[in-house]
Amino acid sequence: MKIRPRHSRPRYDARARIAKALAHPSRLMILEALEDREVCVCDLTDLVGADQSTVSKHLAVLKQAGLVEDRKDGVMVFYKLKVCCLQGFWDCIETVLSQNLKAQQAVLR
Amino acid sequence: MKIRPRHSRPRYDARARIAKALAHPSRLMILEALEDREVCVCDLTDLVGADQSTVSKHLAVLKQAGLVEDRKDGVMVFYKLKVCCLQGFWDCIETVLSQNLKAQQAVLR
DNA sequence: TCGCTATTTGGTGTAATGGCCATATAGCCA
DNA sequence: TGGCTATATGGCCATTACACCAAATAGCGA
Repeated sequence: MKIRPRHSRPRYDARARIAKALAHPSRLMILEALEDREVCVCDLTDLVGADQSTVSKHLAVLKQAGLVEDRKDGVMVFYKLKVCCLQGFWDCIETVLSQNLKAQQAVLR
Repeated sequence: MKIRPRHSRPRYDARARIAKALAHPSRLMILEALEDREVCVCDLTDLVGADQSTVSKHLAVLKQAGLVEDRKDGVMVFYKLKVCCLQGFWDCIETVLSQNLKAQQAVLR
């Protein structure tokens, strides 16, 4: 049966660009940390435990995707969430993970 | 200020694995098509417009992530969604996109 | 101004991703 | 069985992603 895409190709590309920004453990960790409050790069670097330049690049990815925004304060830069819709994303991911876990346990039995 | 990760490193890795599976335009297109009904590989191949082997590999990625499952029927293989939590994901992505659009329009003005 | 700190940017090596082609596998039917 | 169709897999190549180091940039305080 012939299936038509619901949206245009560029639309899927745009969606994928956002999804890609969400697809790295360090970036997930960062986003979660920004859930409560804005945080400076130095603290995020400690949190992630990677090179500071690496973290800076992850932040650039998140910013480029429109997920976070930054604010300079003197020498320091603070990042905060720009969107408030991430809960749906977390819920989705966690649901999949727990379902996968359940499936795996079923296999073992 | 010292920030503690809320979860373990492997937990973030696991989350990122799921997110990665969602981070490709063809796979997003496929997931959306599977929203309503199960679909065979041949129809998905038409839909995506890539080589059949390419689509097969995308499906393997989705399956590996636990997002879809397959059912053989004779020569054909039908895929369907294994999770029902994707709406939260779509909403999140679309919210970000529309917000980005709004921001862009504000710049032009 | 000088030096110190916070951050970003550029360079480079390496690994992962994704595309297609060719091939393997498997069911179905004559 | 032989041939056709549907799907998966292996190989290869080009591109992208990501890690670290080194260097550039910028604010601040002595």
